[in-house]
Amino acid sequence: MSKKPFYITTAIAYASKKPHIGNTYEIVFTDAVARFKRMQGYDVFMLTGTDEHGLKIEELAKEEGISPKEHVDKVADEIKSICKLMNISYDGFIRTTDEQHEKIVQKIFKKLYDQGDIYKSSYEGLYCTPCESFWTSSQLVDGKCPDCGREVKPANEEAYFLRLSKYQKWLEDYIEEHPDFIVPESRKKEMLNNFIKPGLQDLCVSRTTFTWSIPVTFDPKHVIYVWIDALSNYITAMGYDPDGSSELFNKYWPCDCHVIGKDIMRFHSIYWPIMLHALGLEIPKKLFGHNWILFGEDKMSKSKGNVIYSDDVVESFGVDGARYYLLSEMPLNSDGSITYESLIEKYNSDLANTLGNLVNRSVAMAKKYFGGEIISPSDSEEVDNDLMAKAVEMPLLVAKYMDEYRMADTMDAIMSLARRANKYIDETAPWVLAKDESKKARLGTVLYNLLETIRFLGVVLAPFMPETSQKILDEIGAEKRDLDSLESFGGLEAGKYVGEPVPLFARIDAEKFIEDAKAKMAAQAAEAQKEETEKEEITLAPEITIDDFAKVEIRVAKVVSCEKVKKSKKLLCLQLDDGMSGRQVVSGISQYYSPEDLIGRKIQLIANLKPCKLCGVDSFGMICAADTPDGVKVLFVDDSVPVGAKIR
RNA sequence: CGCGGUGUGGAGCAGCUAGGUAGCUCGUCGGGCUCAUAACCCGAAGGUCGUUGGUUCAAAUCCAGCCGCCGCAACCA
Repeated sequence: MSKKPFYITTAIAYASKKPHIGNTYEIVFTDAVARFKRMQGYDVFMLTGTDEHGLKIEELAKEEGISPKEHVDKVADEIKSICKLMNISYDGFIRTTDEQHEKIVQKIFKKLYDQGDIYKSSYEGLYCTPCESFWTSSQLVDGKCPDCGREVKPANEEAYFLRLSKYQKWLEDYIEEHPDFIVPESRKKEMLNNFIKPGLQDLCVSRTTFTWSIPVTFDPKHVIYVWIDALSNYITAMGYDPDGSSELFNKYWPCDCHVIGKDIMRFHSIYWPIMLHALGLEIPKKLFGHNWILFGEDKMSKSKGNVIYSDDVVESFGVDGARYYLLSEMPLNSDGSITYESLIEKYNSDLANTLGNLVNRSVAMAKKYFGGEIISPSDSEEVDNDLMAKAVEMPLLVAKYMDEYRMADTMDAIMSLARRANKYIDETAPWVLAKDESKKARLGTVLYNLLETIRFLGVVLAPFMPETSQKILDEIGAEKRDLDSLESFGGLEAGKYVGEPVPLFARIDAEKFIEDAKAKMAAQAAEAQKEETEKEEITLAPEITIDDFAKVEIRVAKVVSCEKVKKSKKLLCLQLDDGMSGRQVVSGISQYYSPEDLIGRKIQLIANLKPCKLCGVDSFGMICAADTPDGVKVLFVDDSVPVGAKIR
């Protein structure tokens, strides 16, 4: 009987910068699933890798004075070393610069073009070079790129498009008919309601504005833009070829699960199935969209100084401490949050006190009372039976939760057994039995049950905390380490000897640690800010003449009243006294100002701007405000300046 | 009336699909034990399950409205 294949992937990491602990979560999660499936007897292939093309990388390399290839080699090595650090058991590591990948992507592109799913057209819009993005004028912020705030320039680019519209109905039906395809459910609804049902726009899949990507074979001034290149990794890595795929591919495709961040769900649930469908391939069975790990309430960002890197966590808590935290702390339906406080609490309480101490005290007793020998158990009592039942039940629970990708519940199921075992020690009080020579057999039985329960823990922990699992099993001298050996209680061999009791997890002094961590974070923030200011290059917009400037009419106006625009987070609606008949202006400053802050104050008004509608509200003009690192600051005018005065 | 999620003792969460004594971890307080990593075990305090109404013998659970928070979308003149 051949083993059932199971193919699972992470998203490929963009090879631009060092990943933080949140990025690491995805790969640890995937690794845990992969290891568990292997243990269950599946023939598992786990794929991860790096996404190495694009303008950003081209530019980063330029800054560093190295070639793009040198840059991505460096980052790919870094990511591989993090995988090693986190004990990731991947079977394949794809880089989108792999020759094989590039060749097949070109073939895919050609095939889609030949069958009419990709067509040539042109793209008009405003282009932001650093972001590689086109924007419509309505998307701009203060006339600048909404992502980075830099200048955009009009561009009309010849480009290739993927015909998504053609497959819209098919995709909608497919998603509706496969309720388990997109997980969690809330993401599925998001995709369906926000993107698919309103109508799919054809997707631009080529660029001519940079070169660091895969060239289009039949039109060399174009390179293939991100999605066809990146998404294809899941099939090129396995040996897909339009002209005949490898055995490996045929064995593992369709993929059992793509583990991805919620931010790229859109691409995986829309573009990817359509691409595959157009290629005549099967659709992956599941897309698992995980949430973010926030630092407390905030997103991690370098400038806030709250980035936590995996190597720092590993240094303090060990690989398995880090893995355990990531796996146990992430809720299914909302973002998780990492804080040093909870990290330490979880570590001390679950790993040091409950699990580590359990193993330690049990082994110590076996040592002390029987010279380390594992005694064959005799008659069992009521307490024993309860412990045994809980032990045998635990792997079944774990399997059930893992089927549903309920990782936190899985961890809890394991810890519950450890807690039960600690309780068992109190119930049986081995130190009392030890004082009575006639209870020697009973004492041996109790210790056997305890060590056997620990074997259950050790075996099941293997996919989640591989090092700890091995340490535990070595320490109790367990031979049987497979899941099958947990079908019934009693797999531990009597007559063998346990090892020396060594603490598995050293407790961490919370107060001291947090003090250090805070200092470290402050330093990090300071450094990031310093870098930021150093980097800040002021690039001027193209020169204009005084006549050009004269076209802009800036006048002083007074805010008469002001209220929030309903259903918008960002907009305030201002009624202004402009020295004329008064006017209404809508401004995107709601996050920075409340209406009371503005009423009665004088501001600068761009008075001759073309009117427009924002969120359905008419706006006649714009008020002047400055962009600062702390947000937007309105430029108020001294009260002595009369309303209507012209500014120049 | 854009779409969706969520609101449960001090903190973090489960329970809601298939209504019927409100559960887990951490924290607090009291007790016990001494094999062990100032650990472990037991007990207690603490919740009108966001709010209002409805269905029902019975609602955290089903239905409707409202409020708060979050995500996606829209939006940033």
